[in-house]
Amino acid sequence: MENYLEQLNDSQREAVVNTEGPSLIVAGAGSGKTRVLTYRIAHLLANGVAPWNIMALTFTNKAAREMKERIGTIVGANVSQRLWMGTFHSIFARILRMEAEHIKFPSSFTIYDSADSKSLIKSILKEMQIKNKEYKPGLILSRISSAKNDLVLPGAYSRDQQRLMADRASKVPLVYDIYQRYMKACYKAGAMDFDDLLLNTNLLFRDNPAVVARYQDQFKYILVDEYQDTNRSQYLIVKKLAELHKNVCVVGDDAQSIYSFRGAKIENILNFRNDYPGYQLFKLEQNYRSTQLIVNAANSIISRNKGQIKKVVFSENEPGEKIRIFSAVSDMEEGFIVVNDLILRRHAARCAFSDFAILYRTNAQSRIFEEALRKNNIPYKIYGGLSFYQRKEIKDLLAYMRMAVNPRDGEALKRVINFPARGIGKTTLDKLEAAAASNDLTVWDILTHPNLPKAGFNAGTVKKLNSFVALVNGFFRQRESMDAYELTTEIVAQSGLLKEFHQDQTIEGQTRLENLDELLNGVKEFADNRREAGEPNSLEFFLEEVSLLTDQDNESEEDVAKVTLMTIHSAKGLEFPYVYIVGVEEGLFPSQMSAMAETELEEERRLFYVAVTRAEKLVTLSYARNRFKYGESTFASPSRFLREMDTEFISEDSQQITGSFKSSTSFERHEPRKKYDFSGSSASGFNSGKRFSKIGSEKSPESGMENNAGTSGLGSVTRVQVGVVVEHERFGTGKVIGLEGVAPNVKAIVEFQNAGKKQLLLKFAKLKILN
DNA sequence: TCGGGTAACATTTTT
DNA sequence: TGTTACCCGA
Repeated sequence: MENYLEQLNDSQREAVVNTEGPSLIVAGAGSGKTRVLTYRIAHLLANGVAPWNIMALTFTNKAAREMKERIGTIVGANVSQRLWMGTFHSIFARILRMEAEHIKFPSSFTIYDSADSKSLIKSILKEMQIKNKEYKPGLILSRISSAKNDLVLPGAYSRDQQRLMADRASKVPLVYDIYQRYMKACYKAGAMDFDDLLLNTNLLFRDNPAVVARYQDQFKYILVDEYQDTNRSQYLIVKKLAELHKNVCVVGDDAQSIYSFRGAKIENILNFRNDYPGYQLFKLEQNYRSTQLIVNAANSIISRNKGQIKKVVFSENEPGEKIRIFSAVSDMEEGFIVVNDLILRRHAARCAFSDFAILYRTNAQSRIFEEALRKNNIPYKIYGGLSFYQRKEIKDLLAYMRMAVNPRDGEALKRVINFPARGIGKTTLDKLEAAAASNDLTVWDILTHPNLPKAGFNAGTVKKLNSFVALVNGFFRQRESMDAYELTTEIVAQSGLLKEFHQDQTIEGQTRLENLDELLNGVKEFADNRREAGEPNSLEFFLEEVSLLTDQDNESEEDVAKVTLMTIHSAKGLEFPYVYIVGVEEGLFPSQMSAMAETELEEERRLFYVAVTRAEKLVTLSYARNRFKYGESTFASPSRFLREMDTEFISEDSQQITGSFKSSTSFERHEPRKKYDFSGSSASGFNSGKRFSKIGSEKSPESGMENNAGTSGLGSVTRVQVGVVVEHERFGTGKVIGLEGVAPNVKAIVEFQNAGKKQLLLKFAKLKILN
């Protein structure tokens, strides 16, 4: 075993070797937190603790996987594999499946993702005949989620004056009722949503002392990463499990708590000392990631927040370059300025595209930078947006797979009962749902009920329904005898999904087919790996794994040499030599929604802190004075965060700009343009400021031509571009000679050879690319 | 039952 | 502007 203790500084080592009793490790940004956590676990294992006596909870699968790998290299993979290490959700889903009988769920319960949850809420609204548009499924789900995370069950909710009042204030007084029905529907469907995994764990532990005693005994050491982002439900689980041995070690940074809108309670880390008196405190204050300047600037930013755990983060790296602030006239110009600077910097520093990240507050901002990068032929990757698992074809197949494991899964049923089309229309489904609701059953119960023919369906419909039932039952019967891949292959063929997408010769159809293939490959890989490892590899185990995965977990190999575009939220935990933080404007960052409340403003400030501390070498901030928002150009002023930063950290060129809005109150909108012109600046790497404003102010004549099929919902996989040869089922082969229209309705102008050079405006969906 | 047109809408989102 | 949800006509 390598001598890991030598790779640590004094405070890190202290945090690694003092394993007994409650510990709080406050880990500043870039202070080697993951290293400490992994070595602490390795240290426990080295000292004879069995891997199954250690529970290590993370927030992402990726974090868990990486940590497990690193531990594996120290103590051996056979040992690290037996650790209870994973996300809260996956670990407790596993426990819930083992203990399912105690909470009266099938152990093969389905996990609903938020789309399923919203869809279920929609049907409940329909059933309750609520037509009021104040009742938005997303809003209601977030209320329910917040209640669950606070362990407030429907009964308690209906007596909780605060919640009721808040609901009344938002004109959704019936949430308590919807919540009740939602819970019941999930229960009947044998399904849990993400919050249920934690809630039901709490209930399991609350109601089954013998069960909880077993786990308390088993988990002699509990470690929690990102503790500042735990919610109440998670906090209580940890507290309960640690009750016996009290060897709980939490790691976190209050300055990086950025998920309170999802129920995270920063108090959990702030109050740790009260929960576990006699705890040991370890502070990791040396930042190994960033330059001194970045660390100092970040400190000055966060120092404005109140009620923090005291710590002094410092860096002994090179002093580093000052932070630059770019000002642009428009959002489009911002894109060009940033991308041009990126190009210059890459050449000057002789580094890779992957050394750069462009971080923004909202996903909507990505577009501008995508376009600028594309125009310059710079490879980039975007995180967020439509994930693989949210694509229609993937959800369809997954729905069939879910039906094969748990046919009571109502949301899966709704998706597939008439896809591919088998003549079971809306009317029929409505009737089924009504029958289910009035008999307190699931739709599947109705379908399989012997009295189905009497329920008011004509013979033809009954026949169709029966053949659907037979189809699903066929899958269901094979769920245990076949492995996941065999059954999925069966499903794809028998359900007609393959045929459906195969027939679709359009570009979109082909993309879908490719995606299906990709999922199938994933299933195959899963089944093979599991078989080799001697672990169960039937479909339900695949679903268990996949339902808690996000696309962040499937980074592809091709993504290594690309500029990264992502929201600041998803950048947490990552690092890049050069970071651009864009759209640093009032109303955008800090967000409009949080500008009011001080606590929310503090969270935005923490977000800014997180953004700045992602950088190793250089931080560049930018803002635009005019930005397209919801279709119209709006004025924006530089963010207060720019003003809050001490000028000593800001590069001289930028200071003129910040200086002018510091002193002047009329910095709002009517300033002459040349003030923001970067001509003449040198340290920032600019020598052609004029060019930038020109590009930005020009209405790019070919901008309409840049549209591609990707913008219409399939991701940017396939592109219809000028010059591409296409085929239309009626008009034959032709060539794209132009593009017309704006985003949702971009059409290709196609010239058809065999139709006398006839030119037609056609939707992408009607075209097939030939090559 | 489908697809086209249009009205309504719009943070962040580890699971 | 971009997306989605839903309504209506074929």
